Amino acid sequence: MGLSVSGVSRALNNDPRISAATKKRVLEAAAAINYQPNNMATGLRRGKSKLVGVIVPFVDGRFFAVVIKGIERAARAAGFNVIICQSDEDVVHERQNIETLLQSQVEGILVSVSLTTRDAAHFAKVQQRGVPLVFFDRLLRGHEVNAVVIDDYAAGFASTTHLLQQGYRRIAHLAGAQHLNLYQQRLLGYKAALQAYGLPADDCLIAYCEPMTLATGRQAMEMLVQLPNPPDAVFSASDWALAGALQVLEERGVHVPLEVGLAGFSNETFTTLTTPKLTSVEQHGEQLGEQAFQLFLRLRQHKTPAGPQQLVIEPSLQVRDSSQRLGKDTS
Amino acid sequence: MGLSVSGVSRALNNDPRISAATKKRVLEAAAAINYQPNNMATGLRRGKSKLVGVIVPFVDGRFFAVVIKGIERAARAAGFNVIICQSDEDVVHERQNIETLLQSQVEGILVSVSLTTRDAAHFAKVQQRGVPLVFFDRLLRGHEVNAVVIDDYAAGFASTTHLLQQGYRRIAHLAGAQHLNLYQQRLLGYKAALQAYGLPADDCLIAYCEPMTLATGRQAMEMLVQLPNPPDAVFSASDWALAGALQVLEERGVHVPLEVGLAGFSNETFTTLTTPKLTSVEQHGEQLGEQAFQLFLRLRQHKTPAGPQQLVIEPSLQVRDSSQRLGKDTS
DNA sequence: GTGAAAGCGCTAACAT
DNA sequence: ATGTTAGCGCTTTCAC
Repeated sequence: MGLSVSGVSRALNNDPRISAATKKRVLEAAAAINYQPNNMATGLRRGKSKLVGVIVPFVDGRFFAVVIKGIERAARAAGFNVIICQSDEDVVHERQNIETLLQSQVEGILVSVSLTTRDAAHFAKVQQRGVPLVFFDRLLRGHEVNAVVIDDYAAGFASTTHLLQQGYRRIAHLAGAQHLNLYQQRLLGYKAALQAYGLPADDCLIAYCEPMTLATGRQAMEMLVQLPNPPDAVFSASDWALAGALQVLEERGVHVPLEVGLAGFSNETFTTLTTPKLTSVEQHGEQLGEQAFQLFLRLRQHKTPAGPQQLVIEPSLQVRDSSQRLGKDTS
Repeated sequence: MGLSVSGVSRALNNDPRISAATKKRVLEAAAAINYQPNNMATGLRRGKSKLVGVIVPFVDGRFFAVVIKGIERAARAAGFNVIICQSDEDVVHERQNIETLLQSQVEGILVSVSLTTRDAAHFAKVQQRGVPLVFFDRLLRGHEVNAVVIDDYAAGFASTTHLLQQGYRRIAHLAGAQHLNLYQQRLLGYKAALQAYGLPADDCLIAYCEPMTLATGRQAMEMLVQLPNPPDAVFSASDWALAGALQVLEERGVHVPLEVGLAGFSNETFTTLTTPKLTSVEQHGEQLGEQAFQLFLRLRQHKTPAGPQQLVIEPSLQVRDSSQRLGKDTS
C-alpha cells in the first residue's frame, strides 16, 4: 500500500529496479491526483536544468522566427525547454539576457549578436562558467567561436552574378554594419562577382545602412539615384532596405525591373506581396536552428572540444520579378 | 573574516538586518568570484519561481511579436522572467505547452488560444492548480475568463463605416473562425455598420477563411468576383487574407481603390509595402501585453478574485490608400 | 525490489 | 548584527 518516496521516484523515471506492478500502481495514483513533477527540484538535485537559452535581436521578421522554430523542434526532441530572449539590437539588453539565462541555470546559450555588440566580454563570462555557447547567423568578426552560419559570401556572389546575367552592369550594394561577419561576407561576395565579370568596383555604389531598415534603405537609394552615373541594379543585404529602395524608385517613376533590377536578402514574407515581387535569398532558418541546437548538444557531451566548431549552411536564391529583365533565368 | 551562509544571503538580498560594511564586503567578494545566484534553488525554497508562461499561436507576424514585447517589458519591471511557447495553431501543442509551463513552476500563464482549440479542459487544469490564467486577444466563446481583448466589434464597425463613407456600398467581409471571440465580433461590427447605413446584409458577401492566410484570401476573392453582383469593397478580418484578395484583383485588372476598396486587420508591416498601401486596424499590441501582465499580477495578489476580469483596449483605424476613393477622409 | 537518508543551493525562522 | 538549522521536492547512493 504505502510506498517510499524513492519508490515513487523510480516508478516515475522508468527505473529498471522496480516491479511492473508497483510502477503501474504509482502511475495510476499520480494520474489520479494530477501530479506534476517540479522541474526546479529535479534540476536542483540533478545539477542540470534541461533548459537552453536563446538570444535573438528581435523576433518579428521571418528569419529569426523560423530559426527559433527549428531550435524548439530539436530541443523538444532532446527533452529540453527553451527560453527565448530578445536583445532588441541593444548590447545592454544582451548582457542582461545573459545574466538572466545564467541565473536560470541554462545548460547552454544560443545567440545571434545584436547590432550594437562590439566586444565579447559578456560571452567570455559564459564560456568561463563552462556553459556551452553557440553563435548562429550573426557573430563578431575576429572571434573564434562555435557557430552555425550561412554562406553569406556565396549568397552575395550568387545574387550579384544573377543580376549580371540579367544584363545589369552598374550594380549598387546596400551594405550592413561591417563588424558583423554576415554583412561583410555579403559585401565581399558582391565584389568578387563584379570582379569575376571583369567589372570595376565603384565605391560610390556601396551604401552603408545602419541599421538596415526601410528608412535607411530609402535614404541610400535617394543618394544613389542622384549620382551622376546612377546604378541600374541594387543588391541589398536586407529585404527591408530593399523595400525602401523600391519605394523611392516607384515614387520617381523608375521601372523595376526594366530600368533597375533589385535583389534582397532573407526572403521576408513581404517579398511576394510587393509589386514587383522581390528576388531574395532564402537562408533555410529552420535547418540553421536545428543545427545550432545539435552543435550545443555535441559540445555538452565532450567537455573538452577540439577547438571551435563552424557549420555552414548553403542558402538559395529565390528569383522573382524584381530582377528579371530577360524572359527567364536559368541560374 | 568568515561569514555564515545566511549572512551572505542577507547581503545579497538587501536585508536591513545587516551592517553596511559587511554587505559591501560580501558584494565585493561575490563580484570577485563571479557569483551567480541559482534561481532554481531560490525558487524551490521560496515556493515561487518568478516565472510566467506565455502561449501564442505563432511568433512571426507583427501583432504577437509586439504583444510579447509588452509582456516582457512589464514582466522585467516586476522581476519576472518570461517563457514563450508557440502552439503553432495546434491544440495538441497547446496542451503540451501548458504541461511544460506547469512543470516549470510558472506563477501564471498568459495565453492566446490556437485556432484548433475548441474545448477548455487543459485550461481548467491550470485554474485548478491555482495558477492564475489570463487570456489575451483570442479566447473561446462562451467561457467566462480573465482576459484582455481589443474592441473588435468597434473596429469592425469603424472599418466598415469608413468604407461606406468613401462611397462603397456592396461591402464583402472576409471572416475568420467563428468560435473565436474576435472574428465573431469583427463580423458583428461589420453587420451593424451596414445596418446603421440602412443596407441589407447579403450573406453571399461573407466569405469564411479558415485559417486566414494569403491562400484562403485568394480563394475567397476568386469566389467573390465571380458573383453576379460582385462587391465594390472588402473588409477583411486579417491583413493576410486581404493581401490575397489584392493579388486576385490586381491579376484581373481591377483597380484598387477606384473600383474596389480594401480594409484589413492587424496593421502588419507589409501593409505599407504593397501597392496600394493597405488600410488596417492597429491593435496596440504592446499596451495589450502590458495590461495582460498587470492583470496577472493583480490576480496573484488577491487569491480569491471577484469573478472574471475583462479589460478592453480600443483599436484605431489606419487609413491608407487602399480604401480612399475620395480625396480625403476625416473619420 | 524496496526503504532510509543525504543533499542539491538557497531562505527564513529562531537563536544568540 | 550575525550564526544555526530546517527544509523546499526531488534523485541517488547505500543498505537490506
